[in-house]
Amino acid sequence: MPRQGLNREAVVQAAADLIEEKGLASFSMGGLARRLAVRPSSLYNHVQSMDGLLEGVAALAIDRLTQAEREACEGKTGEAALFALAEAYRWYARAHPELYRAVMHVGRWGRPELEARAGDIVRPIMEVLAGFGLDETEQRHWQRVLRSVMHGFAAHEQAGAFSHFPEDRDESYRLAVRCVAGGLRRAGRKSHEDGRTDPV
Amino acid sequence: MPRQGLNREAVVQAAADLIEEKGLASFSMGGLARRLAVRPSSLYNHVQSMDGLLEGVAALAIDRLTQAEREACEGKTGEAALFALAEAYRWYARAHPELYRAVMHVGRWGRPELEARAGDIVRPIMEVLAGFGLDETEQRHWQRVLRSVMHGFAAHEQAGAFSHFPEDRDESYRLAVRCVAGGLRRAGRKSHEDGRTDPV
DNA sequence: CCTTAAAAACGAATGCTGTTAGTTTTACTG
DNA sequence: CAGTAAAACTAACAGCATTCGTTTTTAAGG
Repeated sequence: MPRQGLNREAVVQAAADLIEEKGLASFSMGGLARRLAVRPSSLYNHVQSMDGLLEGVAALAIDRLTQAEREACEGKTGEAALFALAEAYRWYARAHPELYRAVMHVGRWGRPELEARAGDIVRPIMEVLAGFGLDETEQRHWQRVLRSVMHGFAAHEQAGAFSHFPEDRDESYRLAVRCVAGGLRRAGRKSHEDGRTDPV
Repeated sequence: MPRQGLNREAVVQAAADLIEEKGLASFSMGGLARRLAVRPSSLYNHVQSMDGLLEGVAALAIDRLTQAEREACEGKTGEAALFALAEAYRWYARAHPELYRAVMHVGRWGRPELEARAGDIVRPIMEVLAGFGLDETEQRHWQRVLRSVMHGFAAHEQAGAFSHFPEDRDESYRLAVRCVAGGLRRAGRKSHEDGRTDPV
């Protein structure tokens, strides 16, 4: 029984690969152990439990998703940045459906590791929204709106729930993002007017 | 072993109750059998498999959700109907989180029973959107937008993903629905103008 | 180079899980 | 009352996550 040179990072990485290949639903410690040429019990030297492992996978997926978002927005501002962010989000969810599924699958209530990543999820979005001239509170509300639209669309699309009608889904998504962009533009104008202390 | 008078409907109903109580994640055939005072294998006289059972639970949950939507919209049109629908949707997702979870959990690809319910989900939404003066294609796109917003918000809220900031979630939701309402209003106006064959 | 101790793999076992097959009991129909 | 179909049963299987105690391997210190 030669050592496999495993550590937590390698196990999480292998789990992510396996999930991406075979799907989150059929993931098991036994299957992962088989792939790593190790007995299932050996995995517990590197990981506290299956839930803990999936937590790590979710964190990894969040990292990649947010990086894709940041790269897409690089050098852009305003609506261009908004559309780039939204496109990157949907692209990731479609390119890595099972990994994206893992992100939303693990509840965030009281999991320290994921609680920390919450900031990573929010940050690129808040940076994009910063270009619309809203105050902090409004930005936080709109951040929720945008995340709702992006995840809601991705989830429905993945579940096959948008196949009832033949209309092009790309166009539906653009329409949704345009809708948010319009709302943001108007909110920004309004916020700017209200901010004037001495209107002409 | 006296007969329990079980049938598919009773089993599905009991499964829904159990899921609502203990959560979808911890649901099991053994647990359901225990509640029904029956051996696990006996359930297979009424249900093809656990997946088939969960499919039935999802169908049941869809029925209740759409009924809540219809009741909320009764007698309303336009934006009033839109807000009522959106409120009813979120209310149901919060009042029956585990049942709502079951709806989105089962993939819809090639499941006849749920494919049939897809129409039930879409219908009340399309009726509400009918009041905005869009053509059929636009209505189908906006239906996807609205469903994305509603589910995306419900899913994030349920996962605890909107707790990062203290801002009131009710207000975020109203903002999101207002955003869709504004988009719909403008799309309706535009559609009406385009429809004129002889503009003044 | 040898010793020591920690880390990592292991085998075995526990109590779950969904599901199938074959058998027995129940309830209805002629 | 006899026969039949449905519904319950028992037993079994393979797989699951996880824990315990043991054995092996590696790395560090003297």
